[in-house]
Amino acid sequence: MTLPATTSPIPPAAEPEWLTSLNTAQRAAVEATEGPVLVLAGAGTGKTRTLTARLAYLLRTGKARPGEILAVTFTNKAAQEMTERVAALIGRPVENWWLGTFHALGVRILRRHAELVGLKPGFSILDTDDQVRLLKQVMEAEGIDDKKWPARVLAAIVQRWKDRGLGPENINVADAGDFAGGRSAALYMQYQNRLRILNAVDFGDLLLLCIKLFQRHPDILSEYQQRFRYLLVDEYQDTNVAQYLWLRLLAQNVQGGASHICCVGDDDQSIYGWRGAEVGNILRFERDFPGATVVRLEQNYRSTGHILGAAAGLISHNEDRLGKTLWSADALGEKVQILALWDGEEEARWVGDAIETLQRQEISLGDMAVLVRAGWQTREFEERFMTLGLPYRVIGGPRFYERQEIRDALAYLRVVAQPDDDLAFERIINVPRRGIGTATVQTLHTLGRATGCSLMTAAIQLCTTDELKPAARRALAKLIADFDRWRDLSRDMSHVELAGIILDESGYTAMWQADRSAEAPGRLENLKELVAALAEFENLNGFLEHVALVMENDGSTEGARVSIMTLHGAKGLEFDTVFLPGWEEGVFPNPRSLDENGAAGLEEERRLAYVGITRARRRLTILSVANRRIYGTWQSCIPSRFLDELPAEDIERSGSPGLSAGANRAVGVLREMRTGWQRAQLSSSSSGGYAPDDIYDEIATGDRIFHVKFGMGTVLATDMDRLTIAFDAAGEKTVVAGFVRKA
DNA sequence: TCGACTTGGATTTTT
DNA sequence: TCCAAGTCGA
Repeated sequence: MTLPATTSPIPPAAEPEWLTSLNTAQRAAVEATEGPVLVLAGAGTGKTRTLTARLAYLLRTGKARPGEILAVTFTNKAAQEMTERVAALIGRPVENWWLGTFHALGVRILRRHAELVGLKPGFSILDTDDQVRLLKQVMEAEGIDDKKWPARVLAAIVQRWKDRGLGPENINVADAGDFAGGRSAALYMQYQNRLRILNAVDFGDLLLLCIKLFQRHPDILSEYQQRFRYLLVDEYQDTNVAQYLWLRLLAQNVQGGASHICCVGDDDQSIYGWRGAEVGNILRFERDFPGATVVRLEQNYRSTGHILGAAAGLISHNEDRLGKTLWSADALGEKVQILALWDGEEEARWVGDAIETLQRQEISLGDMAVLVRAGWQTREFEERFMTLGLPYRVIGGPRFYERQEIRDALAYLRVVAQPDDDLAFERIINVPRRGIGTATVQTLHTLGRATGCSLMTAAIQLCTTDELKPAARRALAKLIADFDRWRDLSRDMSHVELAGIILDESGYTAMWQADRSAEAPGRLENLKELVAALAEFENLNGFLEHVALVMENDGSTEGARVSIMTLHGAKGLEFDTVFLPGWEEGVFPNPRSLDENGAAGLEEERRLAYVGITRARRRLTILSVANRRIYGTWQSCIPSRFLDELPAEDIERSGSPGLSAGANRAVGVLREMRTGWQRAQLSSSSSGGYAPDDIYDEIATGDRIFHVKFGMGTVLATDMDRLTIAFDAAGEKTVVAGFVRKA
């Protein structure tokens, strides 16, 4: 049906730089446009570059018009990056193509055919928080004790079912598990009914309902199959069953064969099994799509030889692999430094000092990262870096649109846009406090459930009767009148202006202005930012949909900072210098992962370690400690088994054998352990000062100093490591010298 | 209805 | 240890 791709349709002389600069494998991946293609792209092998070149190639050669390409990514960030890079390659923005996340594309399809799956066109999209609250209500109605059976657990169960493409009617007894005495499937059914009434969907539905739509309406499916002649899927190793089914349906050629689908991924970087991803999808690709072309990208452009060797040695311990051999034309570089320290505090101190040393070499903080297994591990580093005055940022904290004040403000906007949005209405019905308590809300619920109407409708009715106490009724009537007024205003006022008015008149802004807590000013800032973000959209509905789908991180990044984040969060990123702390049994591999998934769990943890190692371009330090405080109790730790799996020729171990005997402590040991690249840098450093123990000596009476908590001050007296200081703002205090820096 | 206190639980996270 | 959610008294 299409021309065989024998030669490049672009005359060799006219080939653009983005094509000629590719290596052989990359170029093969770009030019294999016909039939199913699997691109196995190892870490640092130029995957994004190849992928964008492939898209540009399809457009440039005229094989596909923008509207005939379906390109799927996992994150909005990836989608955005790809859009921008393709535009840069072909020299103009690409319009009207289908590039986005599974969910964004799912919505786009569902909006066109909403009625066919029982929705009204303006359906809203619930996030996790709304989901849990809705499930809680369902459970309450069914009389299930939510202390014994938490709603969030049920939310996770339902999510998993949806990941596997299972609707409530597909859950059999064996799948149901023992949640709420085996009633989970019934609850799932109830939940879906409630969603239907609310004209809402959750994230899982975006795919599940698409699949249903395709299965029930072959005519619609075939319309999309014909439209999308070229499919491209990024991070294929992370797809779950629902996503797989969705893709399979779309990738079925009208003639019965597979269309031109290209999946890109790396089985060695599959780290999302716990959230439903099926490595099996990528391992099975050649069976799913017979006659598939497989291209391996194995030349690594990122890391030096020893780092690559360490990564390769480690991952070779996994059994379930398609197998790739990464190689690099680059020099061997520094060996990977393996370091054993006394405890977590020392670990943080060591990393902080090492970073300062590098900083003195004029290496940018933006090129350094600390990657940890779990969120709680970031704290020690944050505290230490704060003490040192080292600029850092923690990636993966609470995201902008998940913050309380933002969700509250959004709830107001949602009720204006959709008065029947019960979850939003309930969220702000008494925020700020206006005397509408749980008793009143209970009454609204009862009426709503009895008459099948929304909370807002129930509220309007109850205001005309005597069921509520006069105070509550008055407050409720005022709120309803407010919303009516705002809705009227929304017709001729800009949504940006309206948002300002709502936040003012509702008393929401005032609530935070009156709040004396430390976070309050930040929250007010965030609210301003929200209103500003609103301006970038045509109307309120456009904005609300964006928010539901794009829970993007607040990307303010002034100045270079050290990044602290989880290994999961680091996927796809790279840094010159990487620190991997906490490589101990009991921390990494994560014991729970082993408990729950056994050998498969261990392999996934190992892949996570692999991801961590391959983030580093030039310098990598892996640390373990002998003692760590976990949930408040001290535990003796032994080094992670992964350390033993690193090839000896690629690593350099330092650390004191005396550690386990508990003989040496802190500073003395620290000095011994300065090795490798660090020592090299120390000797070449003119400022030379790597000596954590020095900081105590330098401060004398009369010095001007800075303290993290109390700010600027003058030293009045010193007594060993205790200083008495007259702070400019906080008055006279005695503090520990470790928290003080010379101004 | 609201604030102070207790209690239990605690990976990884995107959409 | 630390945080969020739930209980209790005013």
